[in-house]
Amino acid sequence: MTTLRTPCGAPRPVDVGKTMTVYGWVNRWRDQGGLIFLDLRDHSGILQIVLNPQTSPAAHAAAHGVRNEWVLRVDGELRMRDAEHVNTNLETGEVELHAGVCEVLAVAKTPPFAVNEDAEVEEQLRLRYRYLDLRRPRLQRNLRARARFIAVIRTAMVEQGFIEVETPMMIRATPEGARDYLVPSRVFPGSFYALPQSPQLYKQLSMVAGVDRYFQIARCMRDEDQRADRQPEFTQLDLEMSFVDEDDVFAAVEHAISSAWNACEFRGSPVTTPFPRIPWPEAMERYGVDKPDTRFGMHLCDLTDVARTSGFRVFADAVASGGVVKAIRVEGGDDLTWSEIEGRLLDIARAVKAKGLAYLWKRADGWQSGIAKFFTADELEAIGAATGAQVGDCVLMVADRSGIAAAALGALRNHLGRERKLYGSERVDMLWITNFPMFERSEETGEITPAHHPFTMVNPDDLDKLESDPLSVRSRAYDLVVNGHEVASGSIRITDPDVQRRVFAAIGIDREQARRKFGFLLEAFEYGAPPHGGCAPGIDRLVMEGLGEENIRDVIAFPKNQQAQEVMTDAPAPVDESQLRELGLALLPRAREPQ
RNA sequence: GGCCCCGUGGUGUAGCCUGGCCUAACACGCCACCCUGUCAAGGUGGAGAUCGUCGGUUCGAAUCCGAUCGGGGUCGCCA
Repeated sequence: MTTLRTPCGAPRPVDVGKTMTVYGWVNRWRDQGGLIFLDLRDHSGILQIVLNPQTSPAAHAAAHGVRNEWVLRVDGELRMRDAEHVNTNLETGEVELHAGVCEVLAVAKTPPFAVNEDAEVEEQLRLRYRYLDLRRPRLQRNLRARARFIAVIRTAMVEQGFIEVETPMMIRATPEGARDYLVPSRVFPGSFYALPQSPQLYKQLSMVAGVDRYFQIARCMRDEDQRADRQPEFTQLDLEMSFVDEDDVFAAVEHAISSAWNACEFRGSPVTTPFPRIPWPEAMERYGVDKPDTRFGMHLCDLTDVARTSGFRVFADAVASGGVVKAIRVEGGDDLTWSEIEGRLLDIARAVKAKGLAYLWKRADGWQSGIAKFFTADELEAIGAATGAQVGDCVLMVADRSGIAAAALGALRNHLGRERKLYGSERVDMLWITNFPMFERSEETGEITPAHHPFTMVNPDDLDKLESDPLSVRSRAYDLVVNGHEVASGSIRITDPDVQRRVFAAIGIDREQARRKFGFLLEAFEYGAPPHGGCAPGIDRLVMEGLGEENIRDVIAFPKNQQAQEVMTDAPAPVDESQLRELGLALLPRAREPQ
């Protein structure tokens, strides 16, 4: 069958006169009573088939009654179209296949939505009939782009001396991090495997094993709530390297990603290396977030000094209680209305716990807004100078704890940048964020937790502060950011068992707990561990960014919905009582109730 | 768990704010017939939605109110 097959998108004028066989789906049909025209589609493109009742009555008869999405085999002779009948919208538009034989291989019901175009359809329906959605042009493109992206990455990794190592999918549950998906053991009732949140520990152990350069296109599973860029299972280019520092990891990742990005002609390509690096403190200072979108300016400014002594109580009090006042200047923000600011923009600020949002318009006749009267002329002057505001601009200000003020303005900045179209859709900014802090304090519990993970190497200059002032300790962790989205994170790892124990101690894991949870790793490090580090770029997010897709589900063949259900097969689903019994499991009464 | 948005023939929308003219409109699709150069084919005719569900207000509800279900976005969460 395949040896004689010609892809629908292949025929060209040079093939005219050839006899060929094409297979595909009916994209459109035009039955003129006499002549019938069929547009036949496969993965490669679309070819017009002509059925003539005079010259091929049997084929014509077979094609009569054919409908969209029917599957056909057509034998025929390729002919040139007359000049006036050329269709410039088709790659094959200069030729057409005159059918000698037309065989219906499969009929199709009228699909629940149009397969031959990319019209918007409710996502629930698309997911339920995913095989039809995938047949449509956009997801076909995405599927193929993703495959190519991965193929080029794999080649680039191998060329750089990495070897692909497969790590287990059923592993020991780790207490830290995201919620695990669990797999019950039949042999050991009451014991469970976990699906990997990442192959982190195995790839580090592979370094101890002398692999030197490990990589894997690895599936990772995390049982957390979904987002537009998060799926319960996702794919990472997981990599780890021995005897390296940050520069080596960056170079390897940059080569792999830029090669694949450019080969796929993703937006903004060709991207060039090296990617810029921004230290974490600078990102927070200038952008308010640890994943800055650098495609536009609107940097955060600090007004704390002006606010401290101002007559505006909200500001002065905030500073007096240890807070800060930060601002962004919205160029041409004169068109922002009071109700927009108090509505949508305030909602954005409040979403990250900011208490309020202050604003001043700079107009030709001076500063305007309800709060302008609380400031002296000098103070307004100072605000203008600090923000660089010009006539026609608007200044948005948040007074709060440092982290909240930065987060609120960072969120507003992202929102305004997108809404006011401050960058072109083809622009791509890839950059590294470096110098992350080693720890952060949990908002809820007040406990100190690792900012990245507990195997991240401490910046050697800060080693002596590990016990005395852990929150000031910097790590050797880094993130890769594309257009304001985190697409990778990694670090140089701890390989000194003593440092590892001190880090565990800082986050409240004592020797005994460490031995119990990560004893195998600590033990491994006692047998000659090479210094190593790595990174794990998210394939789904990179492809998403490259294609300009706004949802991760559109770059995954069979994704899950926000409730982590796969609606086509209806997973998850209850299992037989006998299966549970075999695993030594019983459901709590609450779980038995109909959902 | 919080907040926001959406739910009207097969698909996508309009109508909803300001209840009655809605016996629910439009486009695409679907069905039948006509048509020998169409390609977003064209022409003629036709079928198809009690407006997510339940309850309330009203003489009267797609429209107002409440609850609930489903979907999406987001905060929390994601070492």
